[in-house]
Amino acid sequence: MSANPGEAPQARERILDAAAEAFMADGFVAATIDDVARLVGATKGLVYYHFRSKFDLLLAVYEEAMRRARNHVEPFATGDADGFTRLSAMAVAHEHNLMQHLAYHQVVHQVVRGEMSFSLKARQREALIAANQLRADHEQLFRGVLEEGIADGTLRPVDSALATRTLLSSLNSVDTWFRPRPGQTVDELHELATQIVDLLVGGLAQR
Amino acid sequence: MSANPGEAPQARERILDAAAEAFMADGFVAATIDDVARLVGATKGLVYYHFRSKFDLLLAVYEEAMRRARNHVEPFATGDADGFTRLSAMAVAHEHNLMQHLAYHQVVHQVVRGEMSFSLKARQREALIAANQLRADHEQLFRGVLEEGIADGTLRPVDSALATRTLLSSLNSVDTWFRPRPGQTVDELHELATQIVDLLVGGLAQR
DNA sequence: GTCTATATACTGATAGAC
DNA sequence: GTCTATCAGTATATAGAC
Repeated sequence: MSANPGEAPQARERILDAAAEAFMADGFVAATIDDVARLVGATKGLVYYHFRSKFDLLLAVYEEAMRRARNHVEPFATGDADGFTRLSAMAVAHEHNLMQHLAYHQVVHQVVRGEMSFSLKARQREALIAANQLRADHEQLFRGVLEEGIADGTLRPVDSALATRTLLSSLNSVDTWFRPRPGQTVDELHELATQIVDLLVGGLAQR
Repeated sequence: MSANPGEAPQARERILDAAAEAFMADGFVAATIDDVARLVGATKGLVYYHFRSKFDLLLAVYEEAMRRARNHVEPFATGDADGFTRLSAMAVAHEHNLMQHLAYHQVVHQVVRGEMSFSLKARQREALIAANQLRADHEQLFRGVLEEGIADGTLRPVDSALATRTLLSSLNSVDTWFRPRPGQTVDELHELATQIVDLLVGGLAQR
């Protein structure tokens, strides 16, 4: 997707990463454009050259986060495996991606929780609605597989709307307590994601 | 606990409720003291007469929320029932309480996620640490029963620390999507809480 | 107890130099 | 493209009237 593979990240990407970090650390409202610029190693002028407003910056982070989430999860949604197996694989992929891009997903979480509801201009409101559609599509992907699992008998006959929302919000809630440790390998993250998905899909109760 | 049962709520309580609502609606940082005062039907002066600062107001909401959570859940932690049964009852009580005092718990969530990390005075930092201890105690209450359930064989032999954190953050994450409907009865809330706990404790997988 | 100023400080956004 | 002012708006907190 990047136009310059292997080269140093361009200004826009570096600003995006800095914004995600700043918004995670202090929250979108409290974080300042000066904070973002300082993390980039530049000044406000650069940020406002690449993004029209603080809100545009938030949306760009949000969209990048959802694009990554979709790309990680989608490949596991289809195939010959049963519903339980595919749903579990999707959940692990979702969780693993969340852990690897924690700052981006913390920002998504803030947008979803609506903790930045100041007055929006028409253009911004439209963009927000479009971005929220990405999240709705993501949820629909999970719900479809969950219902296939109920149909093929590998999942319990639960309320699929409630179960999907509970599963996804539970998976996302790890951003409350998970913080990457220095030197933590990709395999270790995958193992942790697998344990969490096992708890959420397989439950706590003895069978 | 109130010094005037049956009487009209005193100023302090009304300010606390208003603050919880304002902080939920706009987030702690974006919400203004003027917003809180407007919800009370008064002006800033009243708020600052009862609370030294905006942060003190936040802490008071947080402490009240945790006090209620403990009072709701604690009675179900002990007794003759097996670990699975007691843990489920605690989880339902926790969830039910959260739904009934959604604004207060959204504020707790904001504090836990640390989205208000501006410079704190020594007195405020101490108070925050003390308040966080209330949350740690609450988690410990769950973890103890969860381990008893593993010991008596009614729960799977999972990592109790991870399972407790996953369970509680999952229970708390309903504040992302749950909004009370007008006219929704206490029984309906209890039924919804029971369904969610069944999904989280009993899992999705067919047995 | 409650309200009306007001001081003080900070931040998003813009204009213009280089 | 990037930086240096700088403006305009807003919010916390206080002082003092009633």
